[in-house]
Amino acid sequence: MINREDIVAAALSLVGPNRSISSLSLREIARYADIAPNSFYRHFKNMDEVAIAMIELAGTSLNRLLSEARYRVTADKSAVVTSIEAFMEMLNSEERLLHLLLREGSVGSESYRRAVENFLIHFEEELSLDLIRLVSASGRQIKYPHLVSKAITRLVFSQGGYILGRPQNEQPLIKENLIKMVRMIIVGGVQN
Amino acid sequence: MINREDIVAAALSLVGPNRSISSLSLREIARYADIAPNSFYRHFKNMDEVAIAMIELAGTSLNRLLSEARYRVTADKSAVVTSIEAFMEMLNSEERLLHLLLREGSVGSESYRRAVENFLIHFEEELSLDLIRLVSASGRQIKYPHLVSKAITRLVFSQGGYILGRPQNEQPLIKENLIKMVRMIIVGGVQN
DNA sequence: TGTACATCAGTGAACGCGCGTTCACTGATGTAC
DNA sequence: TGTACATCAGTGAACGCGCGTTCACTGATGTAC
Repeated sequence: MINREDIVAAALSLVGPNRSISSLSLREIARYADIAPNSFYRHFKNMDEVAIAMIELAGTSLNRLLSEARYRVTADKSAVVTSIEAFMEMLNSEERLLHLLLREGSVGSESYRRAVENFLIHFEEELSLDLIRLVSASGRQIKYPHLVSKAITRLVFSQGGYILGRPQNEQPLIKENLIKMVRMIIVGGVQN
Repeated sequence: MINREDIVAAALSLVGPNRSISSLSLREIARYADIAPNSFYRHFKNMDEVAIAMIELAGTSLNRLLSEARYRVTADKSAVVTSIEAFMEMLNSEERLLHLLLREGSVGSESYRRAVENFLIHFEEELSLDLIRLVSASGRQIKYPHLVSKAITRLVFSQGGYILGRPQNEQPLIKENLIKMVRMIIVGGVQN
């Protein structure tokens, strides 16, 4: 007996750096989930519902991973470096989930795009709080925390989308540059 | 008598904020270009070739528009504001072309993605030169111009992808925020 | 100037295929009395 | 404890459709001699 999650899992197994959500067919997912094509309708109204369920699963998983990563930030290494390292690790281990959020967030149906946007906004809010804490700990102020956070988020996610599916040996350079860019944004956003 | 450009133009008419390149079919394009489906093969090997031709057309057009916009930058208004205003105008008038570069640049075939990436890199190089000029005119220095340029480009293009297809009344706020974010990056990138 | 040939953009007809969706049906599990 | 009924996840078979691609053919234009 199969449930919604199994179908979402099957769909997730089919996407990847070279396979986009929009190219998945209902029959293909059914085949992979080992059910008859028409059984699909017992669980979802259409493909769009699956796509949204996939995004929600990806969002939840990543939020969990990110909040774990947050605990790693300690005094002996900069918060920026630690966070970006955690992000790069995730890129390699959770390729499929990240693919959905980083690459396909701007194509597809209205409701699909909204689901991705919601995740990003939630992420930005968390980051914004982190930034306020981080900066005020050093006795300074941050004028538009939500904009600093937005700039960082969009930049990092855009670069993340680029990295996915690129050879591993390009990663150190990209990482280094990403760290520099994020620092620029923070420096520029902090009033001295 | 129809040529490659006509087919590309037909394909371009079919894409838009709610219609992605990957969902176009050969027959659909042929229908729109008013040729028989098999005539398509007289001009292109497959759909991927059309997609790449579309990107190249979009890239060329936008480069032209951008270099025109560059002339508008004068002393009576900040270069950042002028450029972003030009970009927002383009978003509204060249929706289809921008859709290709802003939204679909990270999905699709390897070669398609490379074509988009090439455009972005070219854009970043131009912007980098502008930045050096702009900053050195005020007697300061910019440490990593190509990184400042990359951060700005990716951020602006990511926001551009979001704006496409959003109602016009949201644009003023997004524009304002975008200007603030770009300034942060520049401030952060410039050594005092 | 005429003739023969090559090239090229186009065509209609046909192919096999995978697709989303509908139909009527099954058999297991839960629920009411 | 039994009986009747409802619900639910599943099925095989069939549908019509649009798709990419191939075939053999046409007729116009260019080229060689």
